[in-house]
Amino acid sequence: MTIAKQGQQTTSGATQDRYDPGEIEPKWQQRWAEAGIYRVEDSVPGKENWFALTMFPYPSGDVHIGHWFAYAPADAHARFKRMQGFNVLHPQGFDAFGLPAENAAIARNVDPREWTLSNVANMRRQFNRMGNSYDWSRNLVTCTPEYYHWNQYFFLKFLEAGLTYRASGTANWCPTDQTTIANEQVKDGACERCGTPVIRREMPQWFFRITKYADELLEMDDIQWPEKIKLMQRNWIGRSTGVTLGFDVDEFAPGEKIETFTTRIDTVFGVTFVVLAPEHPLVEKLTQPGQREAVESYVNNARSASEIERTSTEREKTGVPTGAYAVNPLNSERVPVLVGDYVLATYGTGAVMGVPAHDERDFVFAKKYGLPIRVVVAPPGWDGSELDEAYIAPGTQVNSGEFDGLPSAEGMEHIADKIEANGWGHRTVTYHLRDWLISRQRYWGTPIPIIYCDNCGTVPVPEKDLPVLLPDEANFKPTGQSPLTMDPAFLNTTCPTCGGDATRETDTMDTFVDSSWYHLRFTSPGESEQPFSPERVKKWVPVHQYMGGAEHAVMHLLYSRFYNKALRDLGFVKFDEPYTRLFNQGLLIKDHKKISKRSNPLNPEPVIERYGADTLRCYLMFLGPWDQGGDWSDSGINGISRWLNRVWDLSQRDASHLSKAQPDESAMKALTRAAHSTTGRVVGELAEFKFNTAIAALMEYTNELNRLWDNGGISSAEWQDAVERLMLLAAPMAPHITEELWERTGHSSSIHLESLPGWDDSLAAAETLTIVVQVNGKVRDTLDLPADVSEDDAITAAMDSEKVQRHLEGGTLIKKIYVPGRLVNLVMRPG
RNA sequence: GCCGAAGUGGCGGAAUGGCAGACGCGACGGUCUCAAAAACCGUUGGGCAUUAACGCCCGUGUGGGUUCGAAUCCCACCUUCGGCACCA
Repeated sequence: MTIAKQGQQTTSGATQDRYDPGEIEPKWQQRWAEAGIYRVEDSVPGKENWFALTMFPYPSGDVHIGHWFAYAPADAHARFKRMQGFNVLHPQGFDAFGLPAENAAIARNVDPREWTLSNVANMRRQFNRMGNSYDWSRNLVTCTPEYYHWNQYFFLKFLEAGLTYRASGTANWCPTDQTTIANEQVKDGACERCGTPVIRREMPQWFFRITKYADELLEMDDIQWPEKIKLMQRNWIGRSTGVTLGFDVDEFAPGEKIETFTTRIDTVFGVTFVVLAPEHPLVEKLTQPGQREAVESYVNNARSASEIERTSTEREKTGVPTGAYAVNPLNSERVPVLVGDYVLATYGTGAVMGVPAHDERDFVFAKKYGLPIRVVVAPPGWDGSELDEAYIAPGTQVNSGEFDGLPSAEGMEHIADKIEANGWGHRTVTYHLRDWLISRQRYWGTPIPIIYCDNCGTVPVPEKDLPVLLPDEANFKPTGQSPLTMDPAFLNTTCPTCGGDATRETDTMDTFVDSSWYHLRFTSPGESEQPFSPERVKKWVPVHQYMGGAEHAVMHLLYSRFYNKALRDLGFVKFDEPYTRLFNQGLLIKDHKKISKRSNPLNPEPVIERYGADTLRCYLMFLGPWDQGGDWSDSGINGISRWLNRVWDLSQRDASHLSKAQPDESAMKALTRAAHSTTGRVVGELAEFKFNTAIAALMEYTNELNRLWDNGGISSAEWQDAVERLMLLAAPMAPHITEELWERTGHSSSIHLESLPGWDDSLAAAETLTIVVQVNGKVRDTLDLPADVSEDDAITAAMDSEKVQRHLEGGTLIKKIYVPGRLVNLVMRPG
């Protein structure tokens, strides 16, 4: 359906052309682009800078409704800040490296670069159709050498500083994507991208030493982020304090110790066994000849199990004895050493002291293998009987030698002191966070700038040779090896140190490397001698307002904070955090269900076709609070469409006759009140991202203006002011229609370069207040009283009310409560 | 299992200690029309009661509590969603 083009009768009797977004929206998009009204200077006298950043998209092909939901409200907020008088930088770019391009290349035999760049061009067009106020002159696309050059540069700077390193170990391998992935990219034991269960694989990989900043990353007092995200990051970093304690195994492996980590050193006298992770380096040495076969088969089994199986809490706790024994230094007891796959090689020391009485897992394990269970922290009122389950809570030390009788919290400290005094171990802090694995065995990413030489070893590519270009052509059929290995022209090179034959590193970088610093690049587009200009960065960063989804809580948002701290320590930036404020929008659904191309589609194209971009923008903002997501219904959008049509009609009425009529004082006051109170409400709500209630306030205002027009008695000047406010306040949400109306009502410059109207609270205040009168908390009457009514007068008026008196009969009045401007509550005792 | 958020009309939601349901959708009735759509006007939480009017009772997941007064604060539980999860 197209919108009718015929003239429309308005209540004022004037005929005007109909609101036709299909005509005005492309017109203004073009005019804005030509005039460059959103191009931003680094500084404008008298204006404060405001960096409004949205998480940049992956160029997947088309701008879908999820993009609209993320970017249109973000743009409205940026526009709001601009109209508040800030010099606003609102850029957009493309996170253009990554697997989909490569997979499309494999599936459809297209070039990943062409595929990506054509998607970029297409999405840029579609973003313009949204009417966003992007400064495209600062656009960046991460798959270009101008950008990834600096990924390589930072990689080398980090390497010099010891923040980049290569290590061999068990990595998470996604069998579908044919690459290793970082811990943060494993969700429920499966690849975050494709959902395939990950397996473990031993291979040398490059890491960024994010764990160096674990403690600093826990400090988040100075950033205004949702508590939820801070909590997720805290949990992910997972700091826990405890004690590393060595168990002597001299008898079986001379000179070796089993280092165990525990947060419950108060239970150390209850150790009845020690368990090693299957991957633990001492397993081989400690395994006794009679046990060799059983242990080897157990370890091989554990290795081949998937990460999901390995880490399932449902999994039965199994283990095999190594035949060796370890000595607990606290009581010199000899306890068996077992291998069990419920112990993770990657956490703590990869070995645990088994205290079945006070750890659920150890308890189950001990029961299964008939190992002794000794209570050393007595539950309150414990009678010495056997436990039915592990006792985890604090208690009193028993069977703990000199520590008997102490509360376990104290025991913990005293035992730790003794261990440290005797050199048996030391207090330790461990983290769940592990270093960021950045190597990817894929083609479409930033080449890692490293050369391997038989003579000189691992040699960084000299800075002057950067960027190491990603070759145009590659055979990227996934083979489990990096595609670049198949490209001899890329692979074979000469050593920059000795000039001899050498080969290049063929892995590429995780794409989260690209997004860790892109906000800095937006300040310095086109910079070719350095990644960004420190002077320009200083003007814009830390980002004032970052907006995006919560799914990046422990990926991008954590990596980016790490990058900032690393860059600060290398002298590139002066601040501690990249993003001062963060707002997370929720998830858009439709008819209570997840939107899905197949089963529950919601394509923006027909919606724009039928209603226009402004209506779509406003509807998405009207659905509900942005941070709680929204539930789309096809019929609901009609309400917004009707409202914008009313705004269209209202704003263009010929008000010239108004001045001829006799103005009515109360009508004029009502008009002023509506104008000023709406301005205050809308400005307050937009500041807090409450677009839904801001639009509701504007709808109420529109309805009120219609009533006041019909009732008459208002002056032409007052009306013009009231209508101008409507246009200005709606402009951030509905940029096209307001721009068109602004021009039609005689303005020659863009509404988007105007300031928001001011307001006066005293003009916004009502002259009379509606006071609720309650008897025993139940509403019995409402009274219209002067705004400055005294407490005594309000109570007297309340008591005089006939409706109230009816409820006062037959009881004793014991209390009178007055809440100024709100209510009177008369408290009665019956009888 | 642990941590977090949320439960309000037929629907999206508003109200964060003071008139529950703003604003909008939908529905119903009306105006206009040959008719329909659009547009506009009116009604719309449930129940009781009435010719009509004045009214009354119930109601924000469940149960308790604090308070003159609770959707809002506290305790317990239920449900849904999100995150983490053999973390020693």
